[in-house]
Amino acid sequence: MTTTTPHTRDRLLDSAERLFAENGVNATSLRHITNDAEANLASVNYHFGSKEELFRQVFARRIGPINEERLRLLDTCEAQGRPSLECVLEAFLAPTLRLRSDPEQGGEYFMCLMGRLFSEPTEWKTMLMEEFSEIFQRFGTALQMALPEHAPADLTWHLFFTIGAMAHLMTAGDLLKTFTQDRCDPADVEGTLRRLVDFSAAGFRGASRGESP
Amino acid sequence: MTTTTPHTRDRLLDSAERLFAENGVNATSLRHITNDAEANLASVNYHFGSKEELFRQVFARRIGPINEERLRLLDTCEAQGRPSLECVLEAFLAPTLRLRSDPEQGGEYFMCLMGRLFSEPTEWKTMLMEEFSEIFQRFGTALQMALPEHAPADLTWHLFFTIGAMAHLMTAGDLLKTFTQDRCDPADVEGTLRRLVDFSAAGFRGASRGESP
DNA sequence: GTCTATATAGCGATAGAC
DNA sequence: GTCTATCGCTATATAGAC
Repeated sequence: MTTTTPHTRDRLLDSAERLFAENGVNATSLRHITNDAEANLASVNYHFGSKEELFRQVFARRIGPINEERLRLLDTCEAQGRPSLECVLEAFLAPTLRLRSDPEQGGEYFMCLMGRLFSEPTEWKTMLMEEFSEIFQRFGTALQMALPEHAPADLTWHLFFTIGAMAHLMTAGDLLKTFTQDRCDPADVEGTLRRLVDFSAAGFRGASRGESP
Repeated sequence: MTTTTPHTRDRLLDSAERLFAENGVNATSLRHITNDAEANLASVNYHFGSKEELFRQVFARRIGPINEERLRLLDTCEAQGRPSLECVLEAFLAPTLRLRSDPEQGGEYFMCLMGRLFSEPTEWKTMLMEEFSEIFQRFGTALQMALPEHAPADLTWHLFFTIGAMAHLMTAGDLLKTFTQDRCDPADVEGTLRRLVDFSAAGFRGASRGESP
């Protein structure tokens, strides 16, 4: 299969992904997108029907493969008996943090966009949660296997804190780099991943209250 | 001093704060705000000159007292020699998390609004950072006193992760409650605070690499 | 200080020619 | 599938009466 110039539909998705990430969904007009994609204003409605449907498809084409990768990595953790906490956390965190160095999958643009959905007030947050529910189910079980004596509620709280740290890296990592004058740089993806896995694992292990749910 | 009906200017600030938090800054029009405040559309421009200046003042009237409270609590930690890690973390986290039960200071509306600024793409993020730079300076020093053998870069990374978890609580705490069918409820402010302090403290202590910066 | 009315611009969406 | 032209609406901001 030879590579040709992407069709209008794909150029629209790429431009929308980048502009939504850089400026926000509401702040990005269809005119910005079609100008950037060198397409006609009417092409968005022809290909997607509405701005909302365009956004849904920007999101949908990336999130599936990311969550499949999460489950694949989790399967690897569980292949040899009880999974280690670090392995489970890495399986959860790596597929999104590694987006930063994977332009083929939307790179930092999609990463930033996804991170911001957690704090959006609108219906977009619901979209994210629908895609996440199976993931939470599976990782909740895996965490319980890795830390069998911890209370389920503790695991939920700690996973929530971990997701917060992950989302902050996804949306505000550039701020950390600027603020520390490059001494802390999230562009070192594997180093950042290990730091977050180690921090969270210590938090999970050290902060449990051991109470029943 | 007796309490009277708030003046238009204050009603505008209150309505803007709530609507900005609930629906986002860009998505909230001056018409929404003036309708909610039972004021005239032109009153925003009379009192503030522009929507941007209105937002700046919504933010400015709350952030000062919050950061003063942070420094006051930090002074208490440091009053008797080397501060404990937990005390420093609580001094940083408590003033924002406690907003949830303090309607006098904007309550969950302002809390949610502030949390979202971390992931906003625009100039608003810069505003937040300007207010934060003294805070980071002071808490960075305090953390180094609490954990003298830890590398400064480690402390920076770990504070960044902690801020991410805090921001996630501020913006998506309702999601945790819904998703767990009320088993985890951020409305229990002091319980939530202790959980986050314990989790972060364990992360700080357990995840340090002990390298030089 | 508060009102009505409006200026000016940008928005999403669509009709209809090609 | 892609284009031009435009509809109908909403936005921020302002002018000027009261």
